[in-house]
Amino acid sequence: METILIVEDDKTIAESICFILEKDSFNCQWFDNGTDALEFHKDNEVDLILLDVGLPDMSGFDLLRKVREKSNIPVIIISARDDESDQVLGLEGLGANAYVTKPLSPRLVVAHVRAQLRTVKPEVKSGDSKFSINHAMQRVVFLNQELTLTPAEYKILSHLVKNPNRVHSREYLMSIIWDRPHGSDIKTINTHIKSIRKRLHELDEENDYIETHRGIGYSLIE
Amino acid sequence: METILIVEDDKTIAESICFILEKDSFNCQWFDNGTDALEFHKDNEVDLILLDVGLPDMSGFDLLRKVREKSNIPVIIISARDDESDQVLGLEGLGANAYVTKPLSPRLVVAHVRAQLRTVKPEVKSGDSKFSINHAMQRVVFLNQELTLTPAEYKILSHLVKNPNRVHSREYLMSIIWDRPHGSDIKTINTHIKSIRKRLHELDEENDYIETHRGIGYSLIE
DNA sequence: TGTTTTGATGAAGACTTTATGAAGATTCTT
DNA sequence: AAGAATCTTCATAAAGTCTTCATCAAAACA
Repeated sequence: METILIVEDDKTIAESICFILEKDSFNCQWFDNGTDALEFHKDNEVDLILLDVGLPDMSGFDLLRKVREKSNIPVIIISARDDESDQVLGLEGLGANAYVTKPLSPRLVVAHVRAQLRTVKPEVKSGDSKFSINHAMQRVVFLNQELTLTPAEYKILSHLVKNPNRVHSREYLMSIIWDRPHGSDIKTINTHIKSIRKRLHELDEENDYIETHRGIGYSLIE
Repeated sequence: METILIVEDDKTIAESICFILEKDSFNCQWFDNGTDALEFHKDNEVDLILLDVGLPDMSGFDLLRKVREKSNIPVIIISARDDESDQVLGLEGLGANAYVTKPLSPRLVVAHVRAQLRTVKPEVKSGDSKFSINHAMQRVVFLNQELTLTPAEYKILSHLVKNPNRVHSREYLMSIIWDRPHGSDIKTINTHIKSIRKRLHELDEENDYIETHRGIGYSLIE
């Protein structure tokens, strides 16, 4: 499920956008200031940012600049001003992906969100990966064999398979296992990864498909 | 070079957009009707379409629908009408990627073009540097190879890559490695730079991409 | 030219992070 | 409630990384 980060200090606007996004089964995280939003972005996997440029604590453009130091995810700017030079600055100078002006309709915003995500994530290609997912059976298929996995293992591995070749932090992998916050030791992930590796090695001794990224987390390589 | 297909029956608008696009070294193909544009799209590699919805021979939405049967390239809709339901139809229903309304400034259109191409083709980095950053894998790419770096090395080198051709003091580079103040010897940086250089030399013996600035720090030269 | 300062280098050891195996705690099933 | 499966924690081992240090080389300076 995609996570949308919405940074908007007008509660009414934020709530109506979140409402539609969540109905469309997006995961929506709302912050009313840039500092908290940046903090969240640092530690979590975010797929798209909706950004109001008029924030209490920092300019939306500053926030965008900070985000761009770390990632290339789509950013849609929400602005009260229909000012052309602002738009050009946001789009070209700082690397925003779209620009909508207030007053805005939530439906239109969601349409922009979908439009952006469509271009960025056309993947999940049924390429020649050694992995695939049997959703119906809640199983991961590896080398044409269905793996017997525990629930936690399935959640982790299926997420890695859906998003291969990128690092997933332990924090994020933890959040996948639990629905709600859970004060467990982050090292739990190490143990789950260990048992996933063990199962994979039963079918392929040679290779290690899960790579450790010291200080960050793990990735699955194809 | 990217090819932009512009479908627009107003010659003045089309010409001014093409003028700026070509100055930005895009290849610009203009058609004043949908039929010819579709024909061209069928036989040529097009990277992006700028589409006016008010065409003489067919609705822009019909054209978009036909294009979408074959390809997922970014399409930016140009419309005289600032009608929300049109926008939602274009973005969500038919898979356009952005929507600009007339009167439009060519600069803004070009900004949208760049914004779209950036997400689709993130390789089109500014300039043809030998370095780039793979955010998803937290790796620096050098001469098309992914470097294996320790966390400290990644932090330093990725910062140098993001800010090339300028000197970074050791103090500053230290602050990048640690989250919180840490009373280490400033010469630690020398050792990290040494190992980064070593890794770069494994792929390119000839050149030294990191320059020492006596008494100050280091810089990466492109 | 000789002296001083600064950086490069290689290696050692301190330190940090991860892997591993096993035990305890929790949850689910029957 | 007992048993089985699973999840989490823990202690320790192993691996990897960071920092320091001693020494050498290069540049700046007088």
